[in-house]
Amino acid sequence: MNPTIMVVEDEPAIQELIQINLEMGGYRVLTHGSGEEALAQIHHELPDLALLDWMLPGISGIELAKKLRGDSRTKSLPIILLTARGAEEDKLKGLESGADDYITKPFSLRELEARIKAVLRRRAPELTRDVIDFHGLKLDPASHKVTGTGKTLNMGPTEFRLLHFFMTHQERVYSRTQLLDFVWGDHVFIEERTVDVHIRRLRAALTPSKHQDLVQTVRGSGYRFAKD
Amino acid sequence: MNPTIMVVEDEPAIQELIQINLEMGGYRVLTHGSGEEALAQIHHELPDLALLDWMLPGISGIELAKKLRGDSRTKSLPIILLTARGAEEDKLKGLESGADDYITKPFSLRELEARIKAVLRRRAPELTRDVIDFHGLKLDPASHKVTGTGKTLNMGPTEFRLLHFFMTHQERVYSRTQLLDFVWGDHVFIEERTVDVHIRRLRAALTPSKHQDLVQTVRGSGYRFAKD
DNA sequence: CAGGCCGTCACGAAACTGTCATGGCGCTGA
DNA sequence: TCAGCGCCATGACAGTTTCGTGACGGCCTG
Repeated sequence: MNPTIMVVEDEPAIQELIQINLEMGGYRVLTHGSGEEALAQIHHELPDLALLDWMLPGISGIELAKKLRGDSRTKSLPIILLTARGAEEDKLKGLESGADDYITKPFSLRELEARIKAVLRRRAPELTRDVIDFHGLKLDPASHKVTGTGKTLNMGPTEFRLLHFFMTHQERVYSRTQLLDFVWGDHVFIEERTVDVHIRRLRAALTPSKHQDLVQTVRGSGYRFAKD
Repeated sequence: MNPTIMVVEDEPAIQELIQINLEMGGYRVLTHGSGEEALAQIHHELPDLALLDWMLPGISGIELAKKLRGDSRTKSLPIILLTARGAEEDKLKGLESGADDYITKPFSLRELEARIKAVLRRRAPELTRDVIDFHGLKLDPASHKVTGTGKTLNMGPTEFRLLHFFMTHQERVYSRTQLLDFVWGDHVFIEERTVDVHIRRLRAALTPSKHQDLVQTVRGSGYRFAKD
């Protein structure tokens, strides 16, 4: 259950180079030679990050990026663009694109991996598939289980997502509106106070292992997941 | 309590892209498709920073920036311009119009966030989310926590805002009226003496870690946050 | 149809806020 | 030096806001 990265690159040598390297880094890699192919694939399965070459036959990387940004299903998909240095750089100017980051060729594989890691951490830290452990409270995204000091803790799906979000975004206050956006999804029409109820249910679920105090109320601001 | 950023951009895809990303970064975002719309909004509520597209239907970003600089109410509003052009003369025009910074498209979201942070730090230090440390007294705006020499210090929302203001404006005397303006907000109808009470509550909150003397009375003038 | 989950509501508890009265303290001028 | 004055600290208090909690009906699934 490692993060899936979609690589769109027409030159086979570079494609393979990137693929092998990312797979060694523990990522799952889907490679495509053209934008059309990539779009078809995305309908089938949504990757966690897209790595697009700027120069592609058919749909260019920029166009592909804009297409992805336009679709509500892929609008928050992290995108990294591979661009060539020099003349192409000027062409890029004046074009609007929603890439999260750019990498100019030639690039080192170490740089590539560092940027991927950074973008993933910034855009979707909850995608990390590792077990999260915080003061004895463990959450396993893969098996969808939560344990506290050995005990299995039961909770509903919403509470699980809420806890998952909190554990990947610790030590920071989130307003009820933000929590609705991030945990329930964008623009859902739900009462803000409903968050309170799920906070209570989450606390109740954490009580058997005495972890309920990790979910803290910040009066006038929202909630926070932190130790003391 | 998070910084509010007004985004004026006519292309929906970019608008949404920026909005989503800034919201994930913890900002509150108000989006507008035209300068006229934005001006109307500003009469209603003053944002903490304006992000203006250069090319807009109707009033252009530059004109809007000049207008904002002209009005005393918005004179000190930090402005960042989004421009698609790379020519030097446009950079000059942009800076002449009073913008604090400009970003040329295409830009990475990382760059956008970095610039916003930089501008805020320069123009409105109390809005940045960096941890502030002053002689062992630490205030973390992101987690909304205050600790003194390790100890967690509890205080009400108003005291937190007051301390936040003091820590970002050290070594300077502020009158009660000024404090009301900056901490409580413009146009509040509150007794000046009320400030005294909150000063006392703040001192009480800082006492467990012996930091209460940082809040000093300047007889006849107001209060000051400083070391001895 | 039962059970689990979800969103909403209403009520009470708790925290916070602004104001006031009182008393202490420092400054000033005789 | 000391009285008087003005400014500030303090404690109390009531009104308001915010939050926690229990309950309930609806929905979906098995």
